[in-house]
Amino acid sequence: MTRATSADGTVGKALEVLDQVAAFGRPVRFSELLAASPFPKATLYRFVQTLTNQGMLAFDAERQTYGPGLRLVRLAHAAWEQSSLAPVARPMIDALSAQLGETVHLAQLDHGHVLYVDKRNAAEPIEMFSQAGRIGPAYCTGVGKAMLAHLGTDDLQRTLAMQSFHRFTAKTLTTAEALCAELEAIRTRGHAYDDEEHEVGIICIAMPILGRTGRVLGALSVTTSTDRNSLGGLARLAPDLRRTAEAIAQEADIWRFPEQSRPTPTAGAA
Amino acid sequence: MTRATSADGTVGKALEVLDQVAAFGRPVRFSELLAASPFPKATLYRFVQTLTNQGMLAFDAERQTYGPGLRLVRLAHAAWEQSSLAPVARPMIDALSAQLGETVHLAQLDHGHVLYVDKRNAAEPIEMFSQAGRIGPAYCTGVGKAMLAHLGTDDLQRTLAMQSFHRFTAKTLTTAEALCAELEAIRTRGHAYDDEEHEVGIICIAMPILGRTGRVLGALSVTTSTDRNSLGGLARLAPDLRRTAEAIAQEADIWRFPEQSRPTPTAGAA
DNA sequence: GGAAAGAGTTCCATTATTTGAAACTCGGTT
DNA sequence: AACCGAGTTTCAAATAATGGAACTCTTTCC
Repeated sequence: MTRATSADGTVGKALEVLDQVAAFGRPVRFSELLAASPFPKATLYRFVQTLTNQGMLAFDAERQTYGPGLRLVRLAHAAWEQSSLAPVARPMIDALSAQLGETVHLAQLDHGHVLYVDKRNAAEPIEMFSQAGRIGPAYCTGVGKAMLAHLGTDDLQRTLAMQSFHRFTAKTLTTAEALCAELEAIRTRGHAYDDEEHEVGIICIAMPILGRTGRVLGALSVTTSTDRNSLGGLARLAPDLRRTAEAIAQEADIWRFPEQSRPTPTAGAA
Repeated sequence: MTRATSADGTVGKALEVLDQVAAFGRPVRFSELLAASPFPKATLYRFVQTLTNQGMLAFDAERQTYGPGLRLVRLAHAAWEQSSLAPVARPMIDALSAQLGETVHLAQLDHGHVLYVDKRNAAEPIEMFSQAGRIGPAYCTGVGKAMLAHLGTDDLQRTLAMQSFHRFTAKTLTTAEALCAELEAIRTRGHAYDDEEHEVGIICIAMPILGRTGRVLGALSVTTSTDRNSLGGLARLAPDLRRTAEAIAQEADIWRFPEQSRPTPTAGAA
């Protein structure tokens, strides 16, 4: 199907290699990569060389291993600032977190997965990339379901096809049918819950962030544990969450049109 | 010269385009990109298509503009965790920041520039990609000079060639000669200062982080303002900084060898 | 209303790049 | 001394990239 695999020629293949290295999650030898790769030895070798050359991979000479390169960090900085909701939403997320004293997540959809782009943890002091850039499943997280619920039919179909439906807990929804019923309920209710579907003892309430035209921009959530709170307790936060989500959406709309088309600049000077 | 430009074939060219988009720092139209690009229209068009397809660029349909894509954030998360000093240095940076109550930076060299990989701001609560991933000049920052001072001759020559030597303040060193003399002093002294060379009123003390073999791993710095402190005052922090830098270097060495080569696994079971 | 300009997109023969099987190197075994 | 595995290089064939030019819209201008 519409797999973005080798449809994109050499560049697509090279990026596939990059993903593989990142997916290992640890320094990886060329031979390990080769074993996991669809490419023949010489081809893979050239890709790895090129990517290392370019700083997209980092080669550890002592250990003879590869890892994702620091050039990615530089590029991601730009991506996070320009293409994510995080800079726009920052003040609202700050305020919400301060007000509620609970952990707040901001997430967007990326290739069928939940991509966390920001986080506020009321208690702990600081977290950095360890949170932003992290990915999670869409079908069993509050933010994921909140976003799926407001996707168009085509997008939804494509995204559902990317879900693994792995059972994390007894409460995980493990079929597209069950999930779709839940999404219907979420649409009606206006917000989503995660009732220990991803991790036992962890619950959350999540609100979609929708653009003017109803397009899904992202979602935000307040997470807590069953020790400290219940779904019923979280439900009371819905109005605050909704207000915050709407404020973010509005701000995002404003940000998207900074450059008004000047009407008829009659005489054009330098 | 050893420019990693089109030596890397199609993949290198595509990544060049990616850099360009990121460098704009704002949503950019195809035609703007074209004007700034060495590639002919059809070629650039194909690159942009491919990269967008791959999630390395994000296309804003409403505004008809491109920006760096969220896939980069996902990849950078892995890069930051696996290939930067940040995870290893985190506890030491936390401790130093708490102890001194001042802003602490952790940086590494990337393609001749200072790449900040972590930061602790004693006062403000949290910063994310907004700091990690940021780049700065090497020739006029404390961390930059600390790292340059311990580079091998070849690496140093190559890195010097990448400096712009732009004059930011009256105190900026604007020639390779002046910088080299300073680097000599830094080697002798063991640490570097930034005496308002990058920004008026901002000073810092920086310590290189060196591996066992003397290789430059990164640098860390304590930054303050001339209002609150002086170079003389910062000098007193040198021992603390050195201790922290050495602790990080040691930890990094340990981390680099988790996988001992098992000697002679005689019988190989599954 | 229609010509003209501009931005974005597609075409396609030419050309340069990628491809990958095989051969080679190098360190360490047996 | 032969062997082995990991990494590296080679080179002719196959494939994908290239870019000038033509095309389609939309917008602007008279």
